[in-house]
Amino acid sequence: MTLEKEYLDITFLKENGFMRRRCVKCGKNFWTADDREICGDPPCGGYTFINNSPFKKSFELDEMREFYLKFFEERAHTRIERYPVVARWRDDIYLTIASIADFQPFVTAGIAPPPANPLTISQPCIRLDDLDSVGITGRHLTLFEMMAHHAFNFPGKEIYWKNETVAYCTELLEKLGIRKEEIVYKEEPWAGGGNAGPCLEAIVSGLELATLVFMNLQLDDRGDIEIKGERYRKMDNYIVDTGYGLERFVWMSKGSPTVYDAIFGKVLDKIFDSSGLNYLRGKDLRSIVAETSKLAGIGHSRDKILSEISKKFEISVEEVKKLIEPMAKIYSLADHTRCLLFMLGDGLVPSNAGAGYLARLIVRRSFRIMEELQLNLGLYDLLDLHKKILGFKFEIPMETIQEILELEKDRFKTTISKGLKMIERTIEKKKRIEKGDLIEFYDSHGIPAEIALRMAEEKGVSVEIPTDFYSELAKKHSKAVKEEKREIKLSKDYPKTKKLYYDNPKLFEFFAKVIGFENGFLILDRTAFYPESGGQDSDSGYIVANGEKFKVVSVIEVDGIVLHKLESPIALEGEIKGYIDPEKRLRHMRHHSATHVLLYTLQKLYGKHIWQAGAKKEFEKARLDVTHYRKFSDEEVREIERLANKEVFANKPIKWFWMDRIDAEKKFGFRLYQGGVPPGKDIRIVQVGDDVQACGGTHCANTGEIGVIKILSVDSIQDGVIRFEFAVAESAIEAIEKMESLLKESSKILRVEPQMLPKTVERFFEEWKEQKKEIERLKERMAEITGENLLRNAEDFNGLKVVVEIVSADMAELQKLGDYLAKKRALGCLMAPGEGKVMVVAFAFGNYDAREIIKEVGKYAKGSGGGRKELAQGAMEKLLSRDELASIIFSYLSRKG
RNA sequence: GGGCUCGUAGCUCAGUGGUAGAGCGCCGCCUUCGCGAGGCGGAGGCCUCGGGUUCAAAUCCCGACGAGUCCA
Repeated sequence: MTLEKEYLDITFLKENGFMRRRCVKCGKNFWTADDREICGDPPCGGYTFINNSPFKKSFELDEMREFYLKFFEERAHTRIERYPVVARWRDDIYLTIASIADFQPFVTAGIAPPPANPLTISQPCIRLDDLDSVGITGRHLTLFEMMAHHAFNFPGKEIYWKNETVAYCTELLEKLGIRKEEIVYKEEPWAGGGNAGPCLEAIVSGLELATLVFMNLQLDDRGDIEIKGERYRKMDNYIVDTGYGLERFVWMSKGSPTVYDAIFGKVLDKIFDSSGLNYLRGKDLRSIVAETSKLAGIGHSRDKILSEISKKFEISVEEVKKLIEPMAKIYSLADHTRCLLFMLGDGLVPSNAGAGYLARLIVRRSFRIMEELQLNLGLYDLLDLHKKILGFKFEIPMETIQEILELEKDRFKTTISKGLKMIERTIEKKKRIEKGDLIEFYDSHGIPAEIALRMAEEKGVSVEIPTDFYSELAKKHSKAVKEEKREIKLSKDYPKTKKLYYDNPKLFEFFAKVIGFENGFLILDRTAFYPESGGQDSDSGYIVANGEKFKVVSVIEVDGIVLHKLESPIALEGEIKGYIDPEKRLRHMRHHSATHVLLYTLQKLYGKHIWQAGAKKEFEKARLDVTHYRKFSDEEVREIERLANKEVFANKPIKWFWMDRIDAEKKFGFRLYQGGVPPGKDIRIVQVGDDVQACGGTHCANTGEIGVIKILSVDSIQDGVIRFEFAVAESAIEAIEKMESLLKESSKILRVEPQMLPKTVERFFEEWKEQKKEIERLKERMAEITGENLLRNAEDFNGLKVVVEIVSADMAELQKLGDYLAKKRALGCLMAPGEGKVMVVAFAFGNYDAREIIKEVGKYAKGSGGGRKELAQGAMEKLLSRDELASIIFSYLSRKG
């Protein structure tokens, strides 16, 4: 089955003179009220709006946004505030990529109700997929606002569907001055994020202004509809998912050469002013840029665009490049800085891994462009300017953003200067740079090929970036295959387990009924056993059935059903009584509440960019990973510890309650989801003092029960993520005792008071180093003395001094001895019995080779060795006598001649 | 989350199995009225840590810790 007929019941189109046509160029279906034969969507048509806007008037961003939202408000939609560009409520994407992403997965799946229905929103979205096209094509942006209206329809309760959606779109465009004959609705099946459905693209003057998606399918292997190679089936609910490109509307309303000229006016002014490139804003160049946008809009390659421009304006390709490339850089910078403002403003912390890397990527690209343009202003200045123009509010204060950018700049500088040195060394060593070097410079050391190139040229080494550079790079990264998580599948449907610990976390005994037994897991109708979740370890304890005791070793949860793993799996039946290990549970509870306190303290001290990046609560200690842009000093850690404990000593109440998801989000914001997003319409809220989070864990009744928080260690686990390990109450005492005994043990060994340890250890270390050197000197001296003696007893072989002896010495002494004898132009071999083996050193001079001598001795004494010509060392199994050794060497010498 | 690179003197780094090195910096002497430069000499190393292979490991293998970087 296909989606073909899904478009036929849109009666609005037919009633308003739209007819379905098949594009003679691309063969796709589209609807038009005109008599055109081609769809007009690139590559079937080009932009016709540049310097020729079909709009009645021109709009700025805020005017257009307001116009749109008001239009839908007047048509019974509720206006919703934008969501952050960092998609904290999603675990499958880092950034908000579309307005519908705000409502996935729970609203679209029908689990949670939408915040309003129908609704309208202008959602800033970030897409980095086409990063390389930004600035060049005239239309690509890393951040754009997706204006949208959404309607969530459920069986028996329809808000509106296809007809109304197309009618709204048509009316909106007409209100802006666009005649309906100018609108093309192109059919294009849409799929993404596990959903799919028919879709109409609204195209005006060759530019796609809006996408109207009718989401009514979901991924299903057994589904009967195939789209882009995947199978889907119909959903019960169906959703109107529209996306109107705010920036494109403004662009078209102005008819400017590029979208950047339309929306970044003042920022571009500033960049031009400080780059000395103002001449690029002349009339001639503007028409060249406009032509570039048009050509890029049709989908031409970069080379093709350059040659076309060169032909049309009668200037060389080189000349075209010289004009267009700096323009592209300026446009990109204007775009990147706006994207950064949203990323950092919404609390993303730059990092070398994870979501933060996306911020660093944009930061570094921006720095590079600024360097290439030789701008005399800071990155922060541009972000600040964007902020003033936009008038948006951000969670993170500009001072923090400025600090982050300063740190990033330092880091970038270090990376580049280290890289340059490395390139210099490579050139010095190899006198050239190969493809493999370029790849390693970039992939392992962050030096872009262009910079390596420039550097090499300065050194007089010519290098070319191989054409397959980026594909080679991609190859290196393409092998990772993800392992599927093994999930426990239950054979039957069970009712969700009633969780007794939610109401009373100090319930340690309970009665329940056995309702199933699978794979060694016992399933009950209700339980007080806490399953491992939210970073809190599971409970243990035992279950008594028919007077027999069964140990519970671990507890997990699958789809709301709690599974109890028994030590000796036996299928129990009937009524049972459960006993929770109270010690373990209490420790988990205290660690969990303390985690909330610590996180709250950090946010209070440092700001909203501090976000939980992971947590674990165990028996002995707890762990909290948070995002922060620099390391904490020892003093800061002490301050954090002090303040966190203040919260403990204040003995503030801890409360938990259930709340409607949407209401909770409205009241507390997304910072609720520090520990992840729980499913369901209602979510459990835990309030620890002034901290509020969505949390399913067990908690103390008040902060006082935490007792005391002792921070054990603070490490950076990656750039931008700091890990705190801490212990609480009795586990804190244990941790302190442990440290104390380490101190006591150490001071006992050194026989000093613990407070004298640092001084004493330092003294010992210094003395140890001194003595090591002294021993070295003495061994040297001893070798000389022993060597002199041995020389006196040397045998003579045709005028050669031959020294053979069994001595007592270690390897280092033997070597020094051998070295001395070789220098004195003696030849021979020394043996010294050691632990389990016999150490041997051979020495020679002139044309004789010590390595040959030691091999020769090895034949008789069972061993091997090697080294330099003058000195060889090795080990043997057998200790020979002095005479045996001498005869081996003599016979070797006579063979040598 | 995955890949790659790197941990050696205070700093920047050589050293790919056989006696731990260079440049800069530091200290002393010579030279100078003094400084700088230059010359001569010297101090300064748990070669990140823990295992393994080997007669022998800074060097090869495994692991931990730390730093950097790219990709998703």
